[in-house]
Amino acid sequence: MGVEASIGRAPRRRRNKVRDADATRDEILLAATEEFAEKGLFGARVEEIAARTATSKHMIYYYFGSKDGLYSAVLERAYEGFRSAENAVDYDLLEPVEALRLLVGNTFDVHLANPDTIRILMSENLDNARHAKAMDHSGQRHLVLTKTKRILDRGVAEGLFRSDIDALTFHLLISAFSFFFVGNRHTFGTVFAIDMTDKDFVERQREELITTMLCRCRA
Amino acid sequence: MGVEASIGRAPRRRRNKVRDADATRDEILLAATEEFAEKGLFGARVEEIAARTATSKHMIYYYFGSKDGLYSAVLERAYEGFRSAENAVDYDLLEPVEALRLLVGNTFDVHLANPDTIRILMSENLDNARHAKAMDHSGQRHLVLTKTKRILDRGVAEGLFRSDIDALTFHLLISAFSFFFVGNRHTFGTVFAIDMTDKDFVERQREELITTMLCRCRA
DNA sequence: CCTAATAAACTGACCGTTTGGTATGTCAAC
DNA sequence: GTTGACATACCAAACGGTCAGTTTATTAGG
Repeated sequence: MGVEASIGRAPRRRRNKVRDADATRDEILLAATEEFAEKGLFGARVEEIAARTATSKHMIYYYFGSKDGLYSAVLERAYEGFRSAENAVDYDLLEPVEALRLLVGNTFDVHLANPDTIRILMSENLDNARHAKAMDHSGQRHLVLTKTKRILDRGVAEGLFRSDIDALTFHLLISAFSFFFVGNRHTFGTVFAIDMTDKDFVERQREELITTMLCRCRA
Repeated sequence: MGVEASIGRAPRRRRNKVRDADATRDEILLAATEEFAEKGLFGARVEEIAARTATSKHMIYYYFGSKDGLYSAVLERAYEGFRSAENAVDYDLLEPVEALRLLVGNTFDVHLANPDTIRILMSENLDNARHAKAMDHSGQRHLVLTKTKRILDRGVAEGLFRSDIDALTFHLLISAFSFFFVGNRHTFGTVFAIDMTDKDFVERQREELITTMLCRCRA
């Protein structure tokens, strides 16, 4: 029992070891993320999720109501993590070409670093984005497009970029490549007999994406 | 019972209405393709597949042994259809730039026209390409890369293209975009509040992909 | 400071249904 | 009459979900 007597309301972040609702919730959410990422919504078993935790299956229903409820929570968290990673960088201080390089590279890196999220999004697409449709995406939508647009606009203003590509199209292109590179590594790697996780190969394709997007944007 | 007495072995394509093994197999395969495309390997129910046919669940096990066996057959057929559609065009008679345009556009079109195959491949990736790994892809691998390489080489020889992009990289870029455009239409469309199936939008993005790849390749 | 009441956190056994898969037997074609 | 094509009825296991009850933390009253 350490020093934890905080004055006022909401004594957040108690760490009582046992009977810690937040910790239990988090533990379930983490285990569920792994399981859903591995097997998708339909392949995942709530019994297996429970087995990955120190608690029991009943706690899942206690906190999340249903398998779908748990999945929604996992999906929301996955989106959130992706969001913040994508938006963590500030490009305003860089010259347009450098900013573009960084934007593309960072987008690729975030995808590469979050294969679990990619797999959950694949599962979500197989399910026609049933859960994602119930979420609010207006914040993310606005932020990433604004950041992209600002770079493109600055490039155009300085006579460095062509003006015939908009932020959404740009974002679609780099997201598509990055997503596919991680999400389809197994089938693509199998068909073309290559190791899509090979460090050198990844680095080359990362550079390739940057090169391609620069070619596309440059005046 | 029409004229069907063929001489020699393999009297292919008999249409006996009842007790037609080939027709039953095909019917099951078709129903299974739909079901697997809709719900993925894990979401699909063999009972539901049987219900989509005029025959019974038992016939699935009679012909395909197991759910996995059926899925493998569906996957193989999906790959085959994709393959032949991708390789149907002959680019040798066109000038390099036109050939490239057609190659990219055709790749995009084939993806757009086969959302079922895309979804099955997504499911297959979620399952780490477990079934695809057991198949032989050497034919497809060689053909598509050869076709691409021939166009690129001709462009370089004529001084139209840069020489710093290889066929695999090129193929990866256009496959990624095309695949993502169809496979992730639900989540991407939801997040950015757009209809990814809108005819005009599709056409614009198709053109964009062609433009981008031309920018990348042009000298 | 102690105690009893209350609410929240938690447990493990249990339930009805669904699911992939099978056993048994019939029927048509050669 | 043998063989391949096909039905029907069925099963054991797995599955999402629930029930009835226990333990712990918090707090109000003494």
